[in-house]
Amino acid sequence: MSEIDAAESADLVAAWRELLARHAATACALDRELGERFGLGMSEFEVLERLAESRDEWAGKLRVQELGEKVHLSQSALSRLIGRLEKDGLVERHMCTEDRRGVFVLLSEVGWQRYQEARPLHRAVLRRSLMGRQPSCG
Amino acid sequence: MSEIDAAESADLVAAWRELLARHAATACALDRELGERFGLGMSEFEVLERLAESRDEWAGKLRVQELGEKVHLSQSALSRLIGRLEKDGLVERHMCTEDRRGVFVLLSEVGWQRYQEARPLHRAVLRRSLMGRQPSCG
DNA sequence: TTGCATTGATTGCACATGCATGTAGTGTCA
DNA sequence: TGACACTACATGCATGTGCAATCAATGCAA
Repeated sequence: MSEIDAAESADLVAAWRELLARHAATACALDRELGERFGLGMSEFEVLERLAESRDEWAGKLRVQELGEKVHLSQSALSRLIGRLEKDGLVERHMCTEDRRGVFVLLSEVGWQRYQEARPLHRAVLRRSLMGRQPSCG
Repeated sequence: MSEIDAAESADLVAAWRELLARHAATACALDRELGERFGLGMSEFEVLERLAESRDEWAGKLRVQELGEKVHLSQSALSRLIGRLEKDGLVERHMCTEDRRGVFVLLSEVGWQRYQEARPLHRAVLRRSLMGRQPSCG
């Protein structure tokens, strides 16, 4: 391994550790704070947000598959996450009549309100955690 | 919410999604590839690497607490991870005689070799995943 | 010395995740 | 029409995780 490769490796590792630290700190803070105050995990919020963003164009309705492309979860994890949101009344599942294998996930009114309540905290955590130097967690 | 705040929020969210995507892609690739070829998860490798880095100064021996400061895992997760590494013969646990609450984790010869074997793949994954645009995963 | 708060690490438990599989629906080709 | 490959989503299962409780050791103060 040449010195140049070694230096490049060291840079890569440093960048990766930086990314890991920011991710851990932010994800942990989001999970804790959104969980405490709104009963939402980081990924639950993410799904609500994607649905909320589709509100104008698609009436807050997305197929599970479309959500899967946006959120970094396995298909099974996403399915169960939607189940939890559904149980809490934040979203509804609807059959997709064009393709009856598909399932629409629809943001409920309660879900929309919960999202709007939680959003300022979410942004505050991002601001605090992504801008400043990382606090530790977990 | 003023327009400036809205723009700042949008930037934050964009940065956070970018970070999430890079993290997911890289972590997933590391887990899969290190797992397939060396039976190591991402965090297992990280712990081996921290121990390996302490080899010159501390003979590859760190206290659990010191590891905990470097790796983004809860105390319990780290304890069990060390348990797995120990079961596989990659590290050894030793009582810390100065403070008998503490535990030293010592990189074994097998662990050192495994680390050296796995490192090139680890670096290759980082290079591929951190430099290029993110592939999707999970 | 005794008593008590604190620290370091492990363990019980609940839960979220991913992989593999199952099930139902779609599309294609003969 | 029937067989077959493929897609969308859900579920069984094993595993890794964090929180809270636990246990042992330390340090400090009375």
